[in-house]
Amino acid sequence: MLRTHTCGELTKKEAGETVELAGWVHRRRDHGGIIFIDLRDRYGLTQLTFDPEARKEAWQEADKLRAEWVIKIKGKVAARPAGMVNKKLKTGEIEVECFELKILSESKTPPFEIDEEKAGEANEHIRLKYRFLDLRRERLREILIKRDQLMQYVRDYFHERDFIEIQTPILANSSPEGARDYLVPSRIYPGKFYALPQAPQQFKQLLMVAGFDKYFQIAPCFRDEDPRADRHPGDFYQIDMEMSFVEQEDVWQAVEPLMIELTEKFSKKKVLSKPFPRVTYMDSMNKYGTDKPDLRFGLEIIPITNLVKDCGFAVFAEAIKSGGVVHALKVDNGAKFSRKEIDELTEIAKSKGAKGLAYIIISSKFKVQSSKLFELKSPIIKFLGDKLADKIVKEVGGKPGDIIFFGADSWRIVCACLGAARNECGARLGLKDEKIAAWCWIYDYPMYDYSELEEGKIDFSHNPFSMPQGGLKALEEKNPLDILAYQYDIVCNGYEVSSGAIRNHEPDIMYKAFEIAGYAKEEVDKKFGHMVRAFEYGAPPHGGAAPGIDRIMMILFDCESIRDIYAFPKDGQARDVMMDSPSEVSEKHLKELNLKNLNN
RNA sequence: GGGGGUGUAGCUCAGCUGGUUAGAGCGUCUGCCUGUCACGCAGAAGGUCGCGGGUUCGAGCCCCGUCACUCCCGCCA
Repeated sequence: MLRTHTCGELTKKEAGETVELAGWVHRRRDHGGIIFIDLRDRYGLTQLTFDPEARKEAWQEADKLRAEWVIKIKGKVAARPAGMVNKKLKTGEIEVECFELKILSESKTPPFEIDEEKAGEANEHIRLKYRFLDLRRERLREILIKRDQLMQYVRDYFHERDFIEIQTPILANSSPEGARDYLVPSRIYPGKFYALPQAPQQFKQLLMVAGFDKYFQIAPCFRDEDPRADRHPGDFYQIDMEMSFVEQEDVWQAVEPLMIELTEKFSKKKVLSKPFPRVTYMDSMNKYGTDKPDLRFGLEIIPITNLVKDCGFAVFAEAIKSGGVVHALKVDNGAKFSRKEIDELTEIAKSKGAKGLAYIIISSKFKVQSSKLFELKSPIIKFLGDKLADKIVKEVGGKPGDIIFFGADSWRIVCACLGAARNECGARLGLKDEKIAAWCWIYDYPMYDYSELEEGKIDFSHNPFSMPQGGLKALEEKNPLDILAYQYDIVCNGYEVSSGAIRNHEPDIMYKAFEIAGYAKEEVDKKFGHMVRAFEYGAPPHGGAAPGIDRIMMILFDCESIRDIYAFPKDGQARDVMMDSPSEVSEKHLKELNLKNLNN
């Protein structure tokens, strides 16, 4: 061993001992005589001193040191003189008086400073290119250490409850989850491809059929979609779990305590409500405009379609006449938004498909002479009329100082644009309390929805393997759009953390469910034959969930980017700028894989 | 696939209405300094203003093109 201790462990107790340390030169403070070196390793910082009078040779060597050089020293632990204890350091009550110094490795001047504040400022591209340097930072190092602890906690949690972790294949088949697959060409079977699994969904269900009634896995998932701040491109990890002989409630009881414990053990956030609030999909869409609501704040959306259906404002009337709705978003204390802010909110609504964002400001000053309670300011009052405007204010519970936004369009667009506006208002009004984790369940998802690609076509709204509520009977008798699925999500602070479902384990119901979505029996057999076949041999009722462990950590550790919680993340364009991947491969390689013609 | 923003020293950024030799902080290097801990002090080096073209007496600044970086939407649980 090149060291007797780490840089994070020496205290007054070791004073007088001779120790050996090794690590990186974090900082050098040369006083002409005495030289101070902050030596850094994974465990912390220890101050070294080199005294020219005590040890000339070591001091001369120390004079050469520069940032990020790797050294090994031998010295004596000394309690720091009174008044010179550094309370910011774990090892701040001691220093090591060095009498030997060996330079193990020199370093070029780093492209950015390995310093919490300064490295954080540097351009992310250059930090990703030198990720091995950025990881020397305390913050990123701590995240990786916490990540390890959190994963261990998850494993212990499930093991204590009789779950077993089973690894499923990485080379699998193209799956119906909806995202684009990563394909891997087969060398042995020209023209055929493996796909990297978007989730171990099918494997875990087959494990249920095999009798492993409680399964979990911290599973890599692969989806070829464009990155976002909260979506890592390529690979990400789920706490994939599945149970047999359970109903929806049982899965919830198995997962909810884990989310609470992780929050309380790994963050300083307070779980807003225990047990988690349960919100149906429809309620969530109507009240929050999204199925991943941020419940740290209220600002609920209120439907006013009936109130305004015969009004003189053409935008409202027309929207309703063509089958749409009008919803209102009352924002407490929103009257203080500037014209510019309202314009920005309008732009956000427009990006979600709205044509505009009508509003009424309830001025905080009373109109003394008038019979009316408040003064309303709005470009649309002249169309609505004072009476109706007052009625709307009353309906949504508006008070002086509030602003009311309106969405008038198809239900879907109204939800999307007011949901986005709600979210932005919450942020602007400082309602997103970082100390709170507002977890909730969203459930009763519709089984089907209109396809977004093909007019009038019906498609699965979620994962096709969910059990429809009401079973075969519902599929046969109900309007498909009215059928709900045993499908649920876990949401925290506006992020979707998990989806899950009670699965469809009956072949008859599966064929029927697929038939409604336009799949012929032959097609189902071809794509999901292995699933149907398995279910024909005694399938237990089963269900599960798959919380995204990366998202959870991002929320709990307050990371702005999901990249922060990976050791070696891809960048915003799905590249690894350090390894320069993806990259070209040799002609020979392509030939072997029968992909040669693609290179022409 | 679409939209916005940015590009000036190793890093972060300033640079006014187009006007002489393009600046600051940090870092780097040199010298001084024995108690600092983001040490201090003095000095120095470091620039194809992303690239190409245009307008102009004159372009870091204006125009066109292009490339790169970045965020958002579409897409995606």
